[in-house]
Amino acid sequence: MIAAEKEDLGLSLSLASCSQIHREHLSVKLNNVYSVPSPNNLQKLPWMTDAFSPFDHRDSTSCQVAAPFFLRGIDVNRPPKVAGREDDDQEDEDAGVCSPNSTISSVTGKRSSRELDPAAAGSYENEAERTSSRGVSDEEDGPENSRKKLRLSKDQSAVLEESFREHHTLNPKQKQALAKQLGLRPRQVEVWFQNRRARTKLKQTEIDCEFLKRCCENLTEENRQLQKEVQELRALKLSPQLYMQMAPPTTLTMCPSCERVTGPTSSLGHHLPPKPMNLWAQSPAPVAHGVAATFRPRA
DNA sequence: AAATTACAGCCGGTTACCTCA
DNA sequence: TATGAGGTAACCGGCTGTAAT
Repeated sequence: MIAAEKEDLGLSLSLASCSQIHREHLSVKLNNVYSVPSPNNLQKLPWMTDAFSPFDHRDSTSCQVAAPFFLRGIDVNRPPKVAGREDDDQEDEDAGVCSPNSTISSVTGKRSSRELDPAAAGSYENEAERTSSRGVSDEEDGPENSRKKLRLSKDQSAVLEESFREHHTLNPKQKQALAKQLGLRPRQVEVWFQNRRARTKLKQTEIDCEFLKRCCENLTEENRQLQKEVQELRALKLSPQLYMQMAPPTTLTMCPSCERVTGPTSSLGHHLPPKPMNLWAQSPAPVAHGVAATFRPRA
């Protein structure tokens, strides 16, 4: 789905001026292989257990996947019982072991208008769920109907996480099946997936920021080195004797990653400009697919 | 074929509740 | 015990894609 693709791309910017190493990182990332430059310093949150794999988007879009283990015994292709809605409602209520909440959809707003249409939503939601604590006074509502916070059980979270690993989005049938299995309302499953995607994206943003920060630091260091080289070259130019003793013009190569005319490779993974003293003594590095440039000092 | 409308799903931002140090 | 911070379920409004008209 488009959303998932957007998420994949995220902040994976095209760092044209970055070194080859950086590009490889980005390339790896874009291939959805989770190879984070430095995730170690990132806080590990509960939901990040083993299930956290931001790049592990195994077809979050198609939903045409085999039913995962947790859906075994549940035919996700079977349409939900509509005739037995009342029963299902009761069933859901009863099954909601850790759902004392009966948190309810809002009466107002688009969401509610959607869910009020059982045909459209194919929803199990019962009448109580259509009553919102929002916009309803406490007098007529009572404190027990205020927005209660459901805490999902470990098992429920585990199943949801497993499902999320399989696909980051659910089709309606999968949502229904999962909800029924967990004793939750489809809306709750939907909300959980939305929040889960948001958390994943947030975490990915943090990782990307960290990566870009390091990239920036590397570039700063490289820039510093280059400035130093420029100064050295300028100083050399000011001493004519040394300048005239230099070897004849040679061919320099273009660094394929930074697209600069360069000499030997630096420790940073880049090609540093050749040292002044051996500028013409070194034979040029073979040109792979870069652009060769002839550099002839002015007399 | 193009424009309009309704609907469903998702996202970003926010709120409200819960847990824990 | 009180409290503040962090985590997260739930909500809202907006946007987008799709199907029907």
